[in-house]
Amino acid sequence: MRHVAEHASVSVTTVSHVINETRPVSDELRQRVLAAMDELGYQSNLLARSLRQGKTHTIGMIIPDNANPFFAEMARGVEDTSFEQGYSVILCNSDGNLDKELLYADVLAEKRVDGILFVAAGLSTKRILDLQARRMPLVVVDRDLPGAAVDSVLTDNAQGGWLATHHLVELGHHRIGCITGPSDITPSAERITGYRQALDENGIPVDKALIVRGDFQYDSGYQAASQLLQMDDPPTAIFACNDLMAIGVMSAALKLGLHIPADLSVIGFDGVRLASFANPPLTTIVQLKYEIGVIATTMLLERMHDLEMPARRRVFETNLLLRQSTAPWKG
Amino acid sequence: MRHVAEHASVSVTTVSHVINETRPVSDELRQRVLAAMDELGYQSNLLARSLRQGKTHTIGMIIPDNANPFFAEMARGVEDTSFEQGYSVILCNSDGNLDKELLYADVLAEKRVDGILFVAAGLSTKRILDLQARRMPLVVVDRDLPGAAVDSVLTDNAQGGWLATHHLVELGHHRIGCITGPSDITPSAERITGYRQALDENGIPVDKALIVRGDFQYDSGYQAASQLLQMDDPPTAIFACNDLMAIGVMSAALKLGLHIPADLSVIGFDGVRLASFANPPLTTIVQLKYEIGVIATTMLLERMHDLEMPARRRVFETNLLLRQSTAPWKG
DNA sequence: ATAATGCTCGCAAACGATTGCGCAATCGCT
DNA sequence: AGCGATTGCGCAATCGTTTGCGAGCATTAT
Repeated sequence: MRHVAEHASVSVTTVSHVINETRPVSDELRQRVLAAMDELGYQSNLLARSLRQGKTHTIGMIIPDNANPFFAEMARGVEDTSFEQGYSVILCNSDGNLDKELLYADVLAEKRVDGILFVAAGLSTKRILDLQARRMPLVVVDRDLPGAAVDSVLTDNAQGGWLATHHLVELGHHRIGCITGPSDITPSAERITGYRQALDENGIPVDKALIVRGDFQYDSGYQAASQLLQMDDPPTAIFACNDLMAIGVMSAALKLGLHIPADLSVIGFDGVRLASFANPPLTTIVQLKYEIGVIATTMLLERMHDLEMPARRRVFETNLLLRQSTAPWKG
Repeated sequence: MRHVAEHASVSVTTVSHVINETRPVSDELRQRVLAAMDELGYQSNLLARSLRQGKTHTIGMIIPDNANPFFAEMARGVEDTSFEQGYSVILCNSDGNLDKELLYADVLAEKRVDGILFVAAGLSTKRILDLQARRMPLVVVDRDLPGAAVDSVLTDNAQGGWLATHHLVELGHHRIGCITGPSDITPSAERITGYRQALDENGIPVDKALIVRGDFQYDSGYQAASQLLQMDDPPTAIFACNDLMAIGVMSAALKLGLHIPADLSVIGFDGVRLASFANPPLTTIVQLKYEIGVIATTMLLERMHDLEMPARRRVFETNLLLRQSTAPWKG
């Protein structure tokens, strides 16, 4: 910038003002400056600007795993809306590891990002308060932090669990298996709540033997289904708490010679693309992943403009996406 | 930092030196400084440091779409190794849009990232040279830029195409269909080259009617396969240039009442997880996506240390991953 | 003719770190 | 005791911007 100034025989002040259009500059000088700028191939140094203005136009996104299609799509929503609003996003994969989350959060804070998006983070309420004390704008996605006044966007997992189960009940199923995630993670627990509630409403007793724990991975769905289907009185339908496990269920059923949906109805959760390629295409409960990313980012940007605003909470309803893995029960 | 200095009654110089351990400091002062630091909850300002040192410890990654599982996995490799080496990565989705790529590249340069990773970018050689002229460390992934002396890491697509085709030939297939990507994208073209070569080597004439263009999406695989399978003399095996299209092929075959692999062998390309969940699990040519990300990042870091080094080029061989969608031809 | 107003621009102090240079005290040696 | 080497620290410049303040000049109003 100094070079540009000299080359155009003006002060750096003037150069700055023509760049930012932050105060009127006579046409002549403006021309000289612009000419000098592209003659020298000038590139502004956003570091310096950020240092001065206290704004980096960058946000941090801490996410368990960007290669997981569920988070990948959310991330895409985040990146797209950040881009539109002139922000860059720093990608951080935490693998659900608390230490890594904290480390990332510290680095991001030191890099002076304008805000942080925590996706499905395992962080403690205390740590959140810490960051808030440092006046860092925050939004947490897909995790409910009771007791922390922090912006959050979540999906109504209980409603989703209810929806899935209700659908199966309506089809005439009475023995409905359920494959959960690691129980301490809230989304999974809430989905089970919805499952139980739907059964209750229809006067169907919940049989604990029909609820088995998975870990959200394909294999665990396969294992759990194998176990369920070889019971004396096996379920006629299975609700898997995510699509990947649901696909595992389908494989297990296939292996046992069962036809889907004739012999077994299967429903998943999330609505990842993968599910539509299953055979038969998987009926599932869809979450608006991309939109969640968009909304979360929007909330974060708003929070950055006004730190004092009361915390907001946005919860998304889920929808039933009817495909071909569920059918009426012939019994 | 000034506050810390005052609070410990030392100079900022000393504070800086205890933080960075960049010159000996007496134990007493060190203690005072450390105490002051955590008493005040000091956080260093990496912006200022970067400005001074000309290093941001941040790299930019420009990628077509982080929600595409193929790129997502590469991105994960990039992020992991960056993290290990103490770098952050700024995520940029270009959608293959040249303007977006250029815009991102400019922003990254202005934010003074220490290097840029271009993944499957459509950028011109000229533009690359531009950036190099500004002494920006660069690595391009998955695109061959003839004539530019730039570090690159690619996969041997011709070898992969050959491998796929050769496998089918060995199984006794003579009429082998091929579904390509948009032809202007180099990876696709090279895979066809491998396909032709394998046929040539085995004295099988290439029938142009058996080569149909897709766009790397599921639907185009479905369409193309429908077309191929309804020919008078349909292929007995199909090589799809990526897994998504291969899965489309399988759906089309299913719809026509064909059994895979008994009536039709199908092979894909990429080796995305999705492929293993297909029914039957898809035989495919796997690219080491994660490793590509790792290597590319490593090369970039090395390039950052030595800008003058001659450009390097790393090409990965592909491997045949045998699953259950291909079988010997009974004819 | 003078004062008031408005334009256009530059000076210099920030922002928060790093770092070359120099000063004072101590140490070791003869 | 004298003198060089060593050690431990601070001063102030620097990185590349933004921005409050004021200077100079022309225009207009009184």
